Amino acid sequence: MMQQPAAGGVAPPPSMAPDQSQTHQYQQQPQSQPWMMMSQQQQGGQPVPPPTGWTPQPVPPPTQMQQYSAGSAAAGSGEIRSLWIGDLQPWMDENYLINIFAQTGEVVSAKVIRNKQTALPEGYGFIEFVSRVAAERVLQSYNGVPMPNAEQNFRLNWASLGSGEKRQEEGPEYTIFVGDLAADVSDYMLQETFKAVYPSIRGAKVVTDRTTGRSKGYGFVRFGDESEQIRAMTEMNGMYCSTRAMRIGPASNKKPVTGQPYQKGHREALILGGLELISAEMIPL
DNA sequence: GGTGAGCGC
Repeated sequence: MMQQPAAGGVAPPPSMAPDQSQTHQYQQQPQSQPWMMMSQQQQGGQPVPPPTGWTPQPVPPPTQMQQYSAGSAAAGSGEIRSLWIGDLQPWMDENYLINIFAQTGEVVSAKVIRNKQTALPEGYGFIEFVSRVAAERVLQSYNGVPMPNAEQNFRLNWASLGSGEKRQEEGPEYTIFVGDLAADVSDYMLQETFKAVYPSIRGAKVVTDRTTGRSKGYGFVRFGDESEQIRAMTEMNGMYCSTRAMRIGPASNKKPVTGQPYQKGHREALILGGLELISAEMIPL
């Protein structure tokens, strides 16, 4: 559309931080490996004021990119080049996102979704890259690692819903619930804990409080193989992840057994003549 | 202690 985030420019610091703002030291994003921890002191158990000192580092000048609109799926090729990003704090704007990924040299645009009436951020956004491979690289390297200036991890995924091609693996998924997680356990850590033993692992997610970014102490691990799910429930129960023994149980399925997420729209067109017995929303896309 | 998840405002 029209957004033109000051590329390489300076993000106007959100000047709403009350008093503790000057104690924040400026920090930059990870240079090489994103999972270098950047601990930041803030936090007394309530909503943290936005850090005033997000310093956009000198980024490579916007080349030819950045004037495209953050469209959905790629125009010509049809390939998905955008990532969905969730768990955004209100102060994490387009500049913040752009500056993080600018170092890849492959980011096209970033967009934070805001409420139409209140103009408040909805907590998620989209980042478009020059190619699907570029997006995939970012997805692999950034997902689940700490975000700059925040005590939470990147939550990234393919921007796929409604765009046809979703990164659907193959077939159903089998999920377990993992409780008693230590506070420092990340998605990545959780996944790595299982990966060595259960090759069919599809992913792991630590549930966080979106307002604080902190772990709620439990999460989920998904497998492609049901037998591995079953095994994991007994074999991994009581095993340590970080500093604490995990407690594992069955997960109530968020998704249908097919592994397909619920869709917004129904597929009326799929109802063939005489088959109205089947409700449209029961048909997996 | 507990069962995520949010897709273009």
